[in-house]
Amino acid sequence: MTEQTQKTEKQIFAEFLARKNLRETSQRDLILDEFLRREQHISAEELYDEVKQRDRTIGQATVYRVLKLLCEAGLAREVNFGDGTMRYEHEFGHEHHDHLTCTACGKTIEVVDPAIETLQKALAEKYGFCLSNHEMYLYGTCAECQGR
Amino acid sequence: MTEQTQKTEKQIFAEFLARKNLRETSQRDLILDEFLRREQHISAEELYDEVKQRDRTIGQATVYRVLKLLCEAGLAREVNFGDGTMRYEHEFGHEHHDHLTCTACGKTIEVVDPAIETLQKALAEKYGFCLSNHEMYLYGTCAECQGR
DNA sequence: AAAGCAATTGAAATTCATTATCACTATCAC
DNA sequence: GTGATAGTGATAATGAATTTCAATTGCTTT
Repeated sequence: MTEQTQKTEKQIFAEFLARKNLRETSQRDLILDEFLRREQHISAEELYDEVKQRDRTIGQATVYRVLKLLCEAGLAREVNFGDGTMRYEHEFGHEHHDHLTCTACGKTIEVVDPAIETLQKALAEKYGFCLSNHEMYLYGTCAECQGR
Repeated sequence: MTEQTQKTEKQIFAEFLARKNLRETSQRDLILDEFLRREQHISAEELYDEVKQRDRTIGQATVYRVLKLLCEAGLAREVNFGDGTMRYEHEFGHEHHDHLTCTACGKTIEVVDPAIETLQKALAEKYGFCLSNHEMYLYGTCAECQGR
């Protein structure tokens, strides 16, 4: 199943590159592959460290460049937790979701509430806006950390 | 009324400084005063430019420092629109609110929906979290920009 | 008033994430 | 092959924010 998903994501990337008249290079393949292995939100720097272990010669500028391509291709999504570092998560095969973060331990879980989504759209329309997307970050204390 | 509000905010700041054994300086007063004049979200850099017109000798580090103090004092709030620059808005006398931004013209309006707030709290509790705060950014196209 | 002392400041240096530059290399169409 | 073009890594550059530090300011105690 993971194999299947990866294959599909790689196909999407290949098609994206072809459509844009860009080339499929070993670096791009490697970075995508490593990105797909991580299920967590990852920063460009962290991904660079991982990728470097497989190819010592890769440059971090390339990692930044490929992450931008992955976002364009609809495979990655930027997530901003406000700590000054942009993080990236899988977009393909993942429903839209928001984030619930524990301010004590840093644990983050993905959440969705269709009712909230509906209300957001209605709220925007109330002001004449046509809502295209949104970000919602919930911060609190998780069950474990409340115990302490 | 503005006078009244300003006086109160200045009092709050003075009390905050006293409580922390910090000093009320001309620079701090000036920066707070200039911050209060702006009703819009403002970046440290923009505020620095404004303040500089009234006191050429002020340093930008001081502006950053005072903005941080204002946040601690509950007078300012950080807002992150994800463009790499932190902005600040008035906190005191302003209800909690979220932001609805037009991606075409950049216009931002403040919105609140009590129903959404309630659902957010319920959503967090569903996962065992005790919600302390949240950020919600809605992006879309405003009425005027839809016309074009 | 003088002295002591901690808080404050501005300028400059520094950090950190990200982007741009540039010389060189790899790849594609012909 | 031969050019044109895309891609690369190293490095420099950027921009926001923070830290450093010597000098100054403002209180407190004499």
